[in-house]
Amino acid sequence: MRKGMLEYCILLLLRAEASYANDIIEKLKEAQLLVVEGTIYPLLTRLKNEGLLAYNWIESPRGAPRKYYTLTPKGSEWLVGLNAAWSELSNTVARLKDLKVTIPENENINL
Amino acid sequence: MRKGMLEYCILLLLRAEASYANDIIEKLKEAQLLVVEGTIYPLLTRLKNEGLLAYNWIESPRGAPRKYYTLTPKGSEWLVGLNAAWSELSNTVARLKDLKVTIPENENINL
DNA sequence: TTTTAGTCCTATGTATTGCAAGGTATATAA
DNA sequence: TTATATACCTTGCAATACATAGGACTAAAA
Repeated sequence: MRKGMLEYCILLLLRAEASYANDIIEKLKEAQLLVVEGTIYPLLTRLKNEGLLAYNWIESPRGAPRKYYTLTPKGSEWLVGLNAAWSELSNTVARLKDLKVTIPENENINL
Repeated sequence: MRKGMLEYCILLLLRAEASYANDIIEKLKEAQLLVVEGTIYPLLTRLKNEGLLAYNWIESPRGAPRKYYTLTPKGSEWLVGLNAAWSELSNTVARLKDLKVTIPENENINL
């Protein structure tokens, strides 16, 4: 079910604060979404190639420097669209959850 | 983004009312979710084979009889799990949307 | 100088999802 | 009897998303 949500969640994250890969993994973990390196690096690269993200090299207190990703203007626009899609999906589910049960579930079932 | 949501939406639908394929397509359309035959028949068959759905043959006012699908007890249990997963996902997104913007988005971007 | 920790990356594989296209069967209407 | 409308189904494709596994580079610590 979470399929396809990762991109949205990452853009939401980056809207709030520039972050590098391990950062993002940690923050998503806090938000109850488990991701691993092998998932996130290709995704960040893809989003950068599509022009939705850009990055700054920033020194690490230890080891290799970090790529801090931020939203580009195009990324911000794209996020607006994703927000709309998410709202629509939420509404769809809400509507379906609110349907009244009209017929008992256990009559005349043929397996 | 809607990927993987279809199963959930169909189970929600069937919880409320037994339905056959074209019925389901129509109701999902009303709920703003477009689906076509080639998508739904394999899915219904899969869910039946997994024991989540069962069906009754019911005469059609015209043409071939219809398979009215209903949730099995196992399907109802499964739906409980999906509801939980959906709640968690909603919470995750809500949390990420509520993050405060802490750093401007347009400084020092290297493409 | 070697080890360790942190950071980046790619290639490949797996699984799934949803769709397009084509096919079969039933029943009524012309 | 043929045509039409309704209903079911299967096969195979395309996309994609995520994970696994491996590798390489940098800098500080031992």
